Amino acid sequence: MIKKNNIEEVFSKYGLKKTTFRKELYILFYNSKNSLSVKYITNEFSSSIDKASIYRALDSFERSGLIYKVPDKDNLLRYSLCQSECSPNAHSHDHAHLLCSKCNETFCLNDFEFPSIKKHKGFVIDNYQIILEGNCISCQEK
Amino acid sequence: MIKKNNIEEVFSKYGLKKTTFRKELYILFYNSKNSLSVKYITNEFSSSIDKASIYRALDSFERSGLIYKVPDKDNLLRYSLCQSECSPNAHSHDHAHLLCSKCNETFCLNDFEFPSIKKHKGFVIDNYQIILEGNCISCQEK
DNA sequence: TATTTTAACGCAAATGAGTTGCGTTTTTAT
DNA sequence: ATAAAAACGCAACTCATTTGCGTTAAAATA
Repeated sequence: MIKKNNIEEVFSKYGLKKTTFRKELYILFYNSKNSLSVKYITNEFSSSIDKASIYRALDSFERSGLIYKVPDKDNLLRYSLCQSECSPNAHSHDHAHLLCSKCNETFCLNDFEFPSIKKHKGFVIDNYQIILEGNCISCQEK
Repeated sequence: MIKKNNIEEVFSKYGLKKTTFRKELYILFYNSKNSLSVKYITNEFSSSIDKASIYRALDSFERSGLIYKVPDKDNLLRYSLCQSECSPNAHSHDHAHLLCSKCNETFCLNDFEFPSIKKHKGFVIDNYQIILEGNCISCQEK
């Protein structure tokens, strides 16, 4: 579990305002191995927080470089905590996401190895997101 | 350019109804190297086709295994033509997409090589979608 | 070929995620 | 302690996508 002074440190580093809700939101990301959808976040705060505040906090986290958008196929906003090396304009995430086609959950695969390519046929590549579609462990059992 | 009898053949194979509009929609996918957003498709048919029909056709193409959803970050529906080896429940797409962060366009990189892994830490992987974020050739010039 | 069945189409209305405006409250700067 | 700046809650709004339904076109059957 992350310590309170660590959160304050992170927020200072990223220039974020230290409100009760935003610190709790950060902890939610910190403690989660997966990417979080807005629906999940809303449930966690069980309507004690207005959705506008959630969207605004996520937007602010993203703009500061603390979290990043994860592409998905059900057209819903979904974010993951950035690695420590990320800055607002330069993200480097060398992990893949597994998208389970049964439960629609996303899982971070931090140890998934992938060749690091920065150029391809004239394209300049800043970072990549690898989405593995398949089935997670618990959905295989069904 | 695809021949008319080829389209009919494809539609028969996938069990699709051969309406004028749906055949034209297929040609649009066939002639495009990139994935297509609903906005692009709507523009191509310049309001001669109702949006409900476009959404329903795309849904039907997808369910039949003719096209597949491309994950994106702006939460808009986007599809690509499947390769011939795909079936409704088993997609195999060995190419990556480049998502240009300036123009938001998606490009298929058919010749992008990457390791083919079918299992990872208990996850069963059906297919990959690799999204390379960066800048396309024309946006680099700006 | 004519007729029946089935699914696509067009239109309008509904849904729902995400956004915005604004007055109030909390945090940060002075 | 006070002023300035930003977050919050609420309600209203936007806009992509979906749905209901009567009409039309395609496929199946006689």
